[in-house]
Formats: sequence, C-alpha cells, structure tokens
Amino acid sequence: MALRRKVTLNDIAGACGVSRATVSLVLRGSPLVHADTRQRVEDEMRRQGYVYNRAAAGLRRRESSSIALVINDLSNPFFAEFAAGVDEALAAAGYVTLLGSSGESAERQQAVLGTLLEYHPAAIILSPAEVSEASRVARVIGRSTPLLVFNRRLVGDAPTDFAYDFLGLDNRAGARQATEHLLALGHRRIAFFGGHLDSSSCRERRLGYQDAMREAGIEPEPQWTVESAPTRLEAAAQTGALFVRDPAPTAAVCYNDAVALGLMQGLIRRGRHPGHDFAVTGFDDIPEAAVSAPPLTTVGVEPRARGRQAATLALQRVRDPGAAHAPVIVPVRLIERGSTCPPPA
Amino acid sequence: MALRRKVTLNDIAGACGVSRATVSLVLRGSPLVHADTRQRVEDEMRRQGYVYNRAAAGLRRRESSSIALVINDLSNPFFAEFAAGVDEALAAAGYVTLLGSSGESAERQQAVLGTLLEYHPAAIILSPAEVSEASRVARVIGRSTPLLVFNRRLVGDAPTDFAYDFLGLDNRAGARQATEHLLALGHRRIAFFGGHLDSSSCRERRLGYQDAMREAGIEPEPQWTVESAPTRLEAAAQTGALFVRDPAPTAAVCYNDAVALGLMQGLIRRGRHPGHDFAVTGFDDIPEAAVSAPPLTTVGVEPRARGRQAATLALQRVRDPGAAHAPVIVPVRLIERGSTCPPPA
DNA sequence: CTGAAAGCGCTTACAG
DNA sequence: CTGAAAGCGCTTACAG
Repeated sequence: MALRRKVTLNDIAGACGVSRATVSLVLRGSPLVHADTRQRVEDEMRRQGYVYNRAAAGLRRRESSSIALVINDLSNPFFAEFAAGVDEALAAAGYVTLLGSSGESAERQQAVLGTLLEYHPAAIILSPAEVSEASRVARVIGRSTPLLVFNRRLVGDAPTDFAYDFLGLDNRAGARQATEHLLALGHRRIAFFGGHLDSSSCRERRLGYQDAMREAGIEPEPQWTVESAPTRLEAAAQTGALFVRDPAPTAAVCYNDAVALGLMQGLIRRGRHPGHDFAVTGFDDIPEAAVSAPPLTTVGVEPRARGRQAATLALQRVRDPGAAHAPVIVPVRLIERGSTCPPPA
Repeated sequence: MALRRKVTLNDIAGACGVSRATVSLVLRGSPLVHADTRQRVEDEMRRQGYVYNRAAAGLRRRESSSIALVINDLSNPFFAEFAAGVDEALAAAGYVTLLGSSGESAERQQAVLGTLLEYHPAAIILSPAEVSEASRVARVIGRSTPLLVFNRRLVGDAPTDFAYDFLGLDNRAGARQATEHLLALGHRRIAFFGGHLDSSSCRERRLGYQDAMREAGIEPEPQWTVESAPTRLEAAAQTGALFVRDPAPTAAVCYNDAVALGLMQGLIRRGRHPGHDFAVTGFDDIPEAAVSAPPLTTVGVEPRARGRQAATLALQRVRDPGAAHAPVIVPVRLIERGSTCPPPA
C-alpha cells in the first residue's frame, strides 16, 4: 500500500478557490470568514482528510505545544502512574508529551535531555536519575526552557542564574508517621530498610525515621539501616541483612513499596509472617500495596495525582516565566493496612 | 528569572560572518566546509548555547523524526515495560516518542490519535483499547501515516485500502503449553480464569486451553470459564466463582499475570494455598511474577523486548512503506515456578 | 569552499 | 469578508 501524500492548507485553498489565509482563518475559528466560505472549506478539509500541522504552526507562531517528560524508571509502577498522570493533564491542556527515560543513568539522562530539547518543548518535567548533578542538568538544558524537577533533589547547587521548579513529597513527615505508628504498636527495634542514602528522598525519609526514634528515646543502631536498590528484587535479596546480629529488629520502615513488598517476600521465604511476627511499612501506595498478602500499611502519595500536579505546575511556569520558584512539597498520610502488628511477645 | 531567547542559525551565522547555509552544512557535518570555518562556527554555537530546531528542519526536509505511541494502560506493568522498550529503541534510532494513553477507552483513543497526528509522526504504534474498531481507527489515522498494532487485533475489517502492521504474541500456543503442563501434573478439572472474551488475546488464549483439554479427552465445563477485567483487583474478587459448583477445578490457567496474582490473593483469603492445594498459571511474566509467594508459573513474553521489536518494525515500515504487511507473531514459552503442583490427593 | 535564493506548512498584520 | 506578502528556523540545489 502506497502512503498518500499529506494534504496541506494549499491543497484546500486551491480546491476551494480561496487563499491560504482564509483557510487558516477557518481553522482558527475566526468570525471574519463568511459562513458559506467556512462551510465550503470545512467540507473540503473533510473530503481530502486534511490534518493540521502543529509543528509548522508552532514554528510560525514561535510557540511550542509539547512538554518533555523524562522518567527515571518506567517499570516502577510509582513512576508509571506519575507519567500517566502527567500525560493525562497535558493532553487535557492541548499539549503533547515527549517521552524520554533515563533508566536511572545520569549519562543517559543527559543524552535524552539533549535530544528532547531539539524539539523545543515549552517545558521539561524531570524525574531525575538517582544521582543527578544540578550543574550538568543546567548545562544541557540552558536558560531558555523552564524545568520542573519531581521527587528527588538535584545534587549540588545550580548556577545562580538557573532557576527551576520543584515538586516533592514530604518524605520526612511520611517516614516519621510510619515510624510513630510502629512505636505506638510497641516496637522498639525498628529498621530503616532499602533505598540508597545518596538519593535525597531516601535521606529525607531516614531523617523522619530518626526523628521519631529519637523522640521516643531510642538511638537507632547502625545495623538497623540496610541499603538496597529501590526495587523489589534487590530488597528481597537483602532481607537476611536484617537478621545477622541479635537483637534483630521486629519491624521495618521501608524506603518505598517496591522495597516493602520485596522484604515481605523475603520474610515469607525465611518462614516469617509479615503482619503477624514482623511489621512492615511502605511508602508510595502503589496499586499492589492494597492487594498484597498481607495488604501493606504504607504512606499514600497518589502518584497519578502528583503527575497531574506536575503538569499543572509546568504549564503555570510556561504561562508566567517570571513567577518566583517556590518548591511545592506535598503532604502525605499513613494508610493503615494489614502488614503492621505488635512485636511478638 | 527571565527566559532567554532561543538562539538560531541566523545568530550563529551573523556572529561568525558567514551565511546560514554554511552553518547548516557545519551542523550536518558536511566535508565541504573549510576546517577553520567549521571550528569558528562550532565554537560560536557552544558559546551561544545553540540548540538545533528539529521541527523546523523536519518541515523543510519533509520528514518526521517522531513516532507516536498510544498505550491502553500505563499502570499495567506489562504495558509500562512495553512502552519503556519502545522508547529505548526509538531513542537509539534518533526518534522521539510522542506519548498518549487511552485508559482502555476507545473514545479517548480516537481523541488521542487525532491529537498526535497533528504532530505528523513518522508512524504510530498502538496498543489498542480492549474493543477498538478497525474502521474507526482507520478513519482517524487516514492513509498517510503507517500504523503498527500491538498485542490485540482491531475489531472488524479495515477498509481494503487501509493496511497496517501487527505484532502479537502466540497466545494460543502459550495457553496450550500452560494447560498441558497442568495436565501433565495430573489435573483434569482445569479452569480458564479471567479476561474478557471480547478481547482477541483472551479468545486466543482460551482456544489454546481448549485445544489442550480436548486433546487430553476432556471437554471443559462451561462453569470452568470465569471472566473478569484483566486486573488483579477484579480477579481477586471473582475467585469465589470457581467454587460455586462441585466438582470444583483443582487448577486454573489464567488470562494474564495480573489476574493470576489476584487469584492467588483470593485463594489465600479463602484459606487455600496456591502451589500446594491449587495450581495457578499466568501469562506475561511481569516482574512481580518471579517474586510473588509462591513464584508464578507463567508464560514469558518479555514485554520490554516486545517494545523494542515494535519500534524496530515501525521504523522498518517508515523506511519501506511499500513492503508487504505480514503479521508478526512472537513465540512464547512456559516458565515453571512454584505456583503449580499436582492436584490434592 | 561559500552565499543568494527558494521553499517546507503555517500565521499575521496590512490592504482593499 | 478576502488576498498578497512576509516570515518562523531550517535545507538544498545552484552559482560562482
């Protein structure tokens, strides 16, 4: 099957015996055009299967109707949901999403940003790879495209003339709530499990954990902090690290849900019963959290709503480039389900 | 912070005292340009922070370097992985991914396709909503953009002059393998659980199940087929339907992993032990399948690799629009893990 | 080796 | 109410 040539404004104008300008006015719904002319033009467009060329229009009008979205890990449901939310809100606002993924590699992130910039998006939404330096990101993005960073802080200071928006979660308060919940159940030996401490979100969550512990008069033992990649698989593999020394913890505040679900898996393999003889909390409230066995007590952050919010913030910035750049921190709340229990007697 | 004006070829040409044409040649790495000139131009580009405008170039060259990707459900890890694979391969080939999602709504899919077409992508990759009519899809896409459909067939016949590529899984063979595995373990009363029979992939998988059953001399009872939305939650809720009549099945071939994991959840809630007193198989091998409790015996389809393959096929079509349109069906294979067992004595 | 000119598909003052 | 003209940022023959 041969592909058909694309129909342009010129084709329609020619067929109707009017000028391109008139067709353009019809397209943009101008009241200047005579109703008969409008009708003829619209019929002809339908007949020929005309498709507007937004790139050409954008070029002429010097404006962009795309927004670039760079995700660190699309296979994590948290980020997949976030991306879905971004796309949903952008589409509703008449923008198209240019997708890129970094796979948690700062190198790839640079390359992806460089490529996406060539499409001159109106703004960039970046969920950064674990260790992304502000200076490098600033260098590739330049000073003519607004940037919204989601979830993790960029590392180091950005150049003074490089401002960007930030949308993050109240990680510290969320982890604190989770820890306080475990303390209230009677736990004293509580681990902070999973994540890498060089990521800002992980550090913040650990601070919240430490806040609650110290407020309860407990100094967390170093071996109660176990790092792992923020994935289910890695977390399951690290489960043993919680039990190498006595007295072992009776509960764990996990970096996120993926890690918490992995830990529950790891516990079950070791013959333990999360929610009965060991308490686990997560962070994110991904869809699986509600249906795991047992259902996961976790900190709800509504990733899809965060995606919509990120899109909204980015579009606000497009409309008003001069506004101040105050970071937006989203409050979070603990959702109690079945994976927490008092410590075994 | 005021955004800076974008730098264009003209700015560079002016600053270097050469013409736009020369700068353009430098950009495209032409050997015609004198080494000194090239150096001066490249330095100036770096100095001014020039960013190529691919949309403008594409307009002039009458070619597109974007591909549209429309996903039915980004919150299903299977499709999220697929999308990640598509994006990975497209980026490697120098294309950008225009993302859209239909949320399993055929209406929204039409709207999303319409919008994305205005960016004149070189091709469209569509993972269609559950019931997508070929004629409607054909109408919105027209005859000048190649289409690759993934995973599900479009419903009804397309107009004769509308050809599209198809990448699908060997659903029938996969479900057959799963069923044969259960038969080999000694099961006779085997259910086909989950999915909607008006989706082509579900119908095909059910045929594979029926093939294996009949070959073993067993006529599947109607009540052994239980439909549900292809999600974990819905499947968990439908678990009871398997046990309303005696003799109840001792095993279930599930439509996909999400459904299988939901069924396992539902079984556990009813006091049963999947992998010990009831056998379950899945389809897809999403990441969770390997780490569920018990790990899920399933049919591996490698969604990320399928994404890369879809991108490759779409790009082939872009290069050679006249080639024949033979559907590509990917062979699949059973991965044995812990969720299957012989029937209880 | 480099420049002047035309043109991709659109929009926007400006005439009339 | 409609058309002629200029121009968005680029590329591509064609001269020289």
